[in-house]
Amino acid sequence: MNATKTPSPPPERKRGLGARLVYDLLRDEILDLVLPPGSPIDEVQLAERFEMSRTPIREALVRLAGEGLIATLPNRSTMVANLDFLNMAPFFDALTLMYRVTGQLAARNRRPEDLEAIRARQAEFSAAVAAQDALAMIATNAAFHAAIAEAGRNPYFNSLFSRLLDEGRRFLRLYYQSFEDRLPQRFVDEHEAMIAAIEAGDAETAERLGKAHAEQIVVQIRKLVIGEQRLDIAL
Amino acid sequence: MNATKTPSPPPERKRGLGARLVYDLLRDEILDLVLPPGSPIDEVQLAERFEMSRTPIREALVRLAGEGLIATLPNRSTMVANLDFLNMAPFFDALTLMYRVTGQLAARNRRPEDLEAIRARQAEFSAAVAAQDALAMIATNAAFHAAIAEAGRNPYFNSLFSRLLDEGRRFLRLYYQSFEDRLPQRFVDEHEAMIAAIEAGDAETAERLGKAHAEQIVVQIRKLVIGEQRLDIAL
DNA sequence: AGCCGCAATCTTGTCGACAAATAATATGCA
DNA sequence: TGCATATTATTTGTCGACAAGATTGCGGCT
Repeated sequence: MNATKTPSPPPERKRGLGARLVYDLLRDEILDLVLPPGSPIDEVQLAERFEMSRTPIREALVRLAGEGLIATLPNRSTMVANLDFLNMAPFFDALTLMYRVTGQLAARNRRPEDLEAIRARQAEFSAAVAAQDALAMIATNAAFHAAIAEAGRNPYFNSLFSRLLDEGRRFLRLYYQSFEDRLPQRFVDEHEAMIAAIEAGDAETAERLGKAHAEQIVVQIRKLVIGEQRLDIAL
Repeated sequence: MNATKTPSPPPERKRGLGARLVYDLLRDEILDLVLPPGSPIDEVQLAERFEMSRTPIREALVRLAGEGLIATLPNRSTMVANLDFLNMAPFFDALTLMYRVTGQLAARNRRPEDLEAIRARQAEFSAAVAAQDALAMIATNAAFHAAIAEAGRNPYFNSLFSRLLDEGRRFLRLYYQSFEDRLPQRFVDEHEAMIAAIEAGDAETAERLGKAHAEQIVVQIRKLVIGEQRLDIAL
């Protein structure tokens, strides 16, 4: 007989990749709001879903908590971190500054292979815009700016910028409706201008374009959520 | 009989604090170079030392790895991250910018309780200088600037700045000899000037002082290790 | 003697189970 | 009926053990 379910032949998972697997997947689901802010995270449920023990799941959760993507109350439940709309001004301050800095550094330190990578991301972004795929637009836009940051070669700025871009993905996923029709092409054009400045090594222009690009996003979102005071550093 | 070691009555550790305990301690030991860069980290050894299972130790290590304080090769050994002297220019760029930004934001957003905290840290720093305690000087100096960042109330900048100050603690721990005699009092004075500007709400001065303070540190360390290009954002 | 391959050992990643802490439910009393 | 308390249940933190990879040491071969 043995009409019960088969003993599930070991899925032949490679050793040492379990945590990374669930980390990557959970991260994407959080950033794309498949898991909306406040969603409860159940370890055993994830363990069943990924067909592994709780240990690698917990490792992934610890890493996600370290990046501020999930919040964990000690001895109590853990859930997806919620983005608080009251503190959006600090977010925009940091995002704008990172746009400026990474643009400037990229113009100074870029190498041929960096430009290749940046152009590849821009192509993906452009394709997503053409396809009206909002989710892909958001993800590829973040990847584009991350590529610029990479060209700047400052790991400290890069890690902060990555975190900000992650948060931005969640924000945009909430509000992308307002971008649907008119903004995308403008973004594509601004991206092209940034690439040109970076390729020319024009640090000042790259910084200015980065700032303007950030302002575009900020004013767009601020129409929906109110932030008050803005950082104005050495304007 | 029973001349062997007693069965070690359970050390009555509280639940859920195991990981935090070893995390805090390991972190301090890494930042104070008690564990120098490159030191191998042995899980079982730590498990014996803290008298707990490997599970909470691994959780602490994952968190430390997330902050870049330890490097872990998959399926191979894990060791204390080494600070590379080739990439010190990016570090100084980021540090200088964060000094400026946090100073400016603190001048804008400070509250009475923030000034209390800042002054308390400054007092500790001053005491460490008077006592010629290099290790305490380094730690309290970092705490002073972290307090300023707190007053700025931008969690994104704060997390990056904390990471930079951590790295700085390790650098300074390596080179503090050059600071022994002449620099400390200057730092104390500059700190006082920064406090005054922050209390007065003078954002521009606070930023300028922060930049100057950072430059002091940079030129001092650059006498020892060579970095070349510097970020010059909207001077 | 030097190099290659095999065996033994060590370290890490994963697992299942247990225990503590909290949340949920039921029970007793006013 | 409503509230306080006790009991159950769920969930997290911890543990000891096992197995896969990797490292080291040994032995054999050219």
